[in-house]
Amino acid sequence: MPVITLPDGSHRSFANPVTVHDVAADIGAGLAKAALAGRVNGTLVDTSYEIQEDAELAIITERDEDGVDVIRHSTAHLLAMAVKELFPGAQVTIGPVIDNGFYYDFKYDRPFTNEDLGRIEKRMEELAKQDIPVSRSVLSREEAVALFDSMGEEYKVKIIQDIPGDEDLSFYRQGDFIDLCRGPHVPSTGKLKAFKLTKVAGAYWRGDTANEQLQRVYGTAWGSKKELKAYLHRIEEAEKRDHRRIGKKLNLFHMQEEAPGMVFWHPAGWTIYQTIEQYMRDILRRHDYQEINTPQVVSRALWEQSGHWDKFAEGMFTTESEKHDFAIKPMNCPCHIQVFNQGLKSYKDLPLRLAEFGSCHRNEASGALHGLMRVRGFTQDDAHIFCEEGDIQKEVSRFIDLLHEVYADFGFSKILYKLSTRPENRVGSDEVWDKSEAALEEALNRESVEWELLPGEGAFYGPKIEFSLEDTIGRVWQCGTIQVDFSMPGRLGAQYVADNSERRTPVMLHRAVLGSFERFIGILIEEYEGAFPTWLAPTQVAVLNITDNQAEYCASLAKKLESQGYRVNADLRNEKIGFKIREHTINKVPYLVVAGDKEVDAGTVAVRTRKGEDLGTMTLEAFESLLAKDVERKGKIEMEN
RNA sequence: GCUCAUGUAGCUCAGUCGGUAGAGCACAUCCUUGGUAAGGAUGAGGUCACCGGUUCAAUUCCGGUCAUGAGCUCCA
Repeated sequence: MPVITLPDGSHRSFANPVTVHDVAADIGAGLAKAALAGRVNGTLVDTSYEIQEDAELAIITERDEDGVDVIRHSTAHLLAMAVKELFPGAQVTIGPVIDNGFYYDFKYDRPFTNEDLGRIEKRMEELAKQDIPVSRSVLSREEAVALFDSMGEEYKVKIIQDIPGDEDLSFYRQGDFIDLCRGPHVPSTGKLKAFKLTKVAGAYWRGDTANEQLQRVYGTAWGSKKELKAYLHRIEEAEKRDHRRIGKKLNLFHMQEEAPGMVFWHPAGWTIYQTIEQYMRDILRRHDYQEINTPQVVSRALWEQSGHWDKFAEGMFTTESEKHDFAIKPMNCPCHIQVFNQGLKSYKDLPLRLAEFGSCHRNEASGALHGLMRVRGFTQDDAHIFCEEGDIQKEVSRFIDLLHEVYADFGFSKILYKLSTRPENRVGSDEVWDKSEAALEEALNRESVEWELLPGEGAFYGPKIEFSLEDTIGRVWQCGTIQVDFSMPGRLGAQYVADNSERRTPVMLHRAVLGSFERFIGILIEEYEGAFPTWLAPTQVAVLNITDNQAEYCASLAKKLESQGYRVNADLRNEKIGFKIREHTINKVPYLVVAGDKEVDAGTVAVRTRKGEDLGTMTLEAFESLLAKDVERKGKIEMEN
């Protein structure tokens, strides 16, 4: 006599055990039709799951996040079914749900083409329309191995052999297709109405490059056609923001094959870069850092001492001079310790905060390179804080404050925090780890922010916090980090004299706010879609004359603004005003200042923004004060008064 | 680094089933002096990524290299 408690707190009693579907039908025919799965006492189950005893039950539909995941998972099965029909030689492997969709890896003797993709998708649509029932069954391990052996599915056999012995092996069958799967799945293929295959790519069996390559088919699936359409639209929007496209269009930078993974900054892009660097310099000064600069090419001996030569030799660019090996620095910390080591330090010198806009090079795998986001030559806004153990929490708190200030100035209001703690392989005593993990946690809690714990994800030399930004279209970028390091200062002989005149090894905190300038600017280009806030815009004001008559007036306006420190382009070309407006608007110049005979006579300017707003006619002084306010605001999100 | 795809004018892209190529925009010159998102005419511009092979002939077919893109792997 199960009593079912629904999410709204209401109860329903049944005389006999009931399935999730029965309960849904008892509530209403519409719900029965919409039911994709159920959550019984917190566990997701199929609609065919039979409830024997009193239980809490939620009916899962396409409106639940879990429901969409079930749809995605079932769509992956539908994909596998279609592939097995069209390409009987293909073997199935795994087909998990991912963000916004799913994929399925197949073993096949050739890569799938885009034409294949179209055929597969068409077949999937047909199979969905047939509304084939999906049924679950449980098999013993021996039966399962025998079944997949007989089907020639070697990978499934391997998967089964890896599942711990005490678990049930559940199988889902739809038509002739059967797959090993934990489930749950939709009750029939007709529930799958909004999906699209997006791409094919290679992937390795179990993600290991040593293993054979599989054919991975990616797809997206949603609860409704409308959501699918919205998703495809979002993808298009993201493509429009692509920093490589915009960088080319706005003439910010370029890359070329003679220097793969390295950036050629053009005047406009370098203006942005320099504005950010000078801004960061000012922030560092106000937060008691000292800027230094260290060599790019450093002897192998130092990298051996630091341990990098052993671990990352492949990733370093090396060079040779007079039979000595050198490496172009992949990071700044060993050099910063060299600066620390010059002259005997006292505890009174700590915390010592050494910052560098450090140019680093790493020989990233060619396939990993991606515009500004993943490069081989980059500059970090790097700093190392040398302090005593007891200072960690305070220094981390100070750093988080600095980081908040910077991110707010760029207009990022949503920040995600992750604390990574001790991994299995590590240096340092548990006592020291306890203390520093607690210090990081305390620092996060003092900020009253929500943070995520990643146990075991810390570096071998210490725990860390990672800071990620969420951009306007919901993508997350990890930028900032602060990492405790118990290892390197000792390895490289850093010491200070403590208050009891004992020599001690300082703790070092590695930290960065932006990460690399290259990547951060890439993120900004996409965030602003090329329309940089005025303080960063390469050209802040375009001054346009209507006819040659106003050329002199416009040139003098431009000169006045330039003398105030603004970046101005006087466009005195013999073109129609509409043409010039269009061009500067497309180039995302924040302010267009137009002067015709009327403005010359009145000594005023007509101001228009790149958004097409007409700010009217005003004196140059009025425009300057408007401009000053806008620059002052930086990228902060405008507050409505 | 691996798999697949791509590489044609400054940019975006057509095209050549093997006979050395075309558009739009941009650029140059001239005309036009026009009040808020494209005025007109004329012109210049390409070793078809690079290196080999097949062929009477290769930008086109084949092989290799490099770069780019997607994904995988990696990310101190």
